[in-house]
Amino acid sequence: MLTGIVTGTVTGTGSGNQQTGARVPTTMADVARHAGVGKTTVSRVLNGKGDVDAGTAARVRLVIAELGYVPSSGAVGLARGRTSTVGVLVPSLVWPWMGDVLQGAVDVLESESYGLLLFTCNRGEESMRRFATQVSAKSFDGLLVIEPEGTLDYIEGLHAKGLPVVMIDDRGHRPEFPTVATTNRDGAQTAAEHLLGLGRKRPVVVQGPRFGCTEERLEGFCETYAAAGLPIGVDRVVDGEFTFDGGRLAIKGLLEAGVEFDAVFAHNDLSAAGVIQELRDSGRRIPADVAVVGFDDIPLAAHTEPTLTTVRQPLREMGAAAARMLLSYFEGSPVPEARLVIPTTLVVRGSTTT
Amino acid sequence: MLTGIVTGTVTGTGSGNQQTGARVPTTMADVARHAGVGKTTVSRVLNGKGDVDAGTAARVRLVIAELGYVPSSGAVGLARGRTSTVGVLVPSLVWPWMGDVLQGAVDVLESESYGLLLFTCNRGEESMRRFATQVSAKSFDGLLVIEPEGTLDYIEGLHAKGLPVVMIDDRGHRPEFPTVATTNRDGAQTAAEHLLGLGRKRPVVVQGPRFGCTEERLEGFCETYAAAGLPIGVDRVVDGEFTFDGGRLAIKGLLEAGVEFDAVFAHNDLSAAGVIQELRDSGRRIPADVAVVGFDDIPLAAHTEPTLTTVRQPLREMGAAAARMLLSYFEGSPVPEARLVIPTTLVVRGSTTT
DNA sequence: CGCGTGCGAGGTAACGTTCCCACGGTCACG
DNA sequence: CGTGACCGTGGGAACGTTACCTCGCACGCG
Repeated sequence: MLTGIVTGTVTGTGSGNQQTGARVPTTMADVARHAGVGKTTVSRVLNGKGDVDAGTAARVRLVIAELGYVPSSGAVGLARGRTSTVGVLVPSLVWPWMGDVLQGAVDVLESESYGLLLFTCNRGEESMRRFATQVSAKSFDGLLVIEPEGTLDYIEGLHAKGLPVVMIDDRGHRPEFPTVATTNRDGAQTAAEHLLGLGRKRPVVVQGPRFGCTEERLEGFCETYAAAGLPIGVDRVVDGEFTFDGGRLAIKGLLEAGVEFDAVFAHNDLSAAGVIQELRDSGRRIPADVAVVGFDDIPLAAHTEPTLTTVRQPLREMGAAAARMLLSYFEGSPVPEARLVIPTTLVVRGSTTT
Repeated sequence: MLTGIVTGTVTGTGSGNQQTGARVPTTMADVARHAGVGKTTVSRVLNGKGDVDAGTAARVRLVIAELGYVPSSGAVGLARGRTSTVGVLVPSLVWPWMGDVLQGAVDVLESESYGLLLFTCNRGEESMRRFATQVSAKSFDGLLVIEPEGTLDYIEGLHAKGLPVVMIDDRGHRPEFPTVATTNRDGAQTAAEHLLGLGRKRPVVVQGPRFGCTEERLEGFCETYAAAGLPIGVDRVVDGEFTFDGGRLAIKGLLEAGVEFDAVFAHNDLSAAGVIQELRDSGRRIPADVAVVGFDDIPLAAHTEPTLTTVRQPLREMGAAAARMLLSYFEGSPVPEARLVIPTTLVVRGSTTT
């Protein structure tokens, strides 16, 4: 009882705490000594493996509690060969929907006692190099990747080398490793059906950058209209760059070109908000003259004027599902489904109905 | 050269890679053997400590490069006693401004080769218990805390026990450990001066929950008006709960109570957006009849109708500054400033001027 | 010529776990 | 009564680093 114990329980009920400034953490050896057993037994009690006498186990547990002992994660990781930590690689944290995905993932990971090591690759080469170092340093057991802009090749290499990887929202179908995606095509189809049901026969599409998901959204939307006998000409598909101003300029261009339309399907909410803004500035009434549907359902969608009908992406669920896939991956299960698709839902608001 | 090397450089130029499925990582011993030196020398080359012959060092570096060797972070952490990782504890990731703060922190941490371990405490007791375990497990060297709702006492305990802690945006001044904050009082004062300059003499305030920052904003605003000979009565301060609907209801209540006003200062942008919505629904023109000023400058602020004049919080800078403080803390510098304040700036938009 | 000094470098003990193996003891069975 | 199985347990070797101590050697100085 001479060493000052500093690690305590959350409520601070541990009795072994000393007020010494220096941190002298309790080790397994301390526990073993106090309990009068070998460290192997302590380890067994902690991990529930092997047969330990009930009485001995109880005594050890008591000592652990009163010393406030917690195994050093570093040492455990070293000895066990895995870290109980997963890496998450994101392009940027400031995107409006990133927090949701992350929250979904962190919910699952924390409930399974996994840590979450966060990496960004927004500074290109430089940040990827740092990241590469970390992965080689084996500081995490698996990787969650969210929309890796141009780093997919490298990630694929990692996966080929044996690192468990799960990707969220791949922009260009890569079946090489497990993926969680959403129903881009079906979501767009739902949007089209909604607009068709409202009698809108002359839609335009404000699309995003030509990645996989945008392609799917475009196809789903156009095919549905085509199936209804209303094919959409290429002149009615314009680029909104996924930004507010992009959406705005896209509509401005259409108006100036004299294109007539009674509905707009924007590939994300931000550009949809720009669309709404430009339409209103030009004197169009929404939804009376033009109905607008977005994609994503970011918080902004509920606060535009009028509020935005949009295809909701189950972001948080996607993050959670990806985390679960990764964890089950660890347990040796050979990837139940290579591609998990979580359905979108249409959220109807004021931009299409009154 | 018998062991299959799997860890490679980012560009995959390493020559030692084998396609074996099993991961047999390169260790320092491998490097030492290939270079014909002891592992101590390899360690010295890696860390640049001690005197190593230039030729030997070059040879070792060459072997490291061609083997694609990267030290195991776990082992380094164990041996060195620190993990080169900082923990970040946030209440929730879905708050609109959380991503910005996090991005600021991650920018600094990654550039200093620190990892970032993310924790949330949104499930109260349960998540705090998990978090407590992690901190006791010494899985990180220091902690960044963002607005700990009710967990401040516990955090304070950790700090008292020697864990370096830096807090961001404390809601109730606690000078016990370093803090990064923003100029809530000055920001509110700027807002007041702006409105006074526009000739608005009868403002109301839609405040947030009664935390430190809200108090400051209220004081800064009211004092400025009082100093101009226009004291604000308590009946002109209502609660907006920091939410869209809260702001909306707050204004609704004022209108129904017959309170007359020509300006609104909302304590965050979300409630300001609700204020705008309700004012427009009630037929008021903004800013002609009522000018509105928010606080935060979240992305939404640029897209309300009209766009929202607001007090911009330097979120990303705050995250970055907090990370820098924590790192300098590690280097032994005894906390240069216990409280770093980063100034807000007023962003003037359409809700106050045309 | 002898001895101290300093540089370069290696051996080895930590760091705090887990895991394999071995070792006493008790019990059932032949 | 002897022997194998089995249960509970402990010792020690990993795991891959860092850090302390030591040691050989060449050199300069007295």
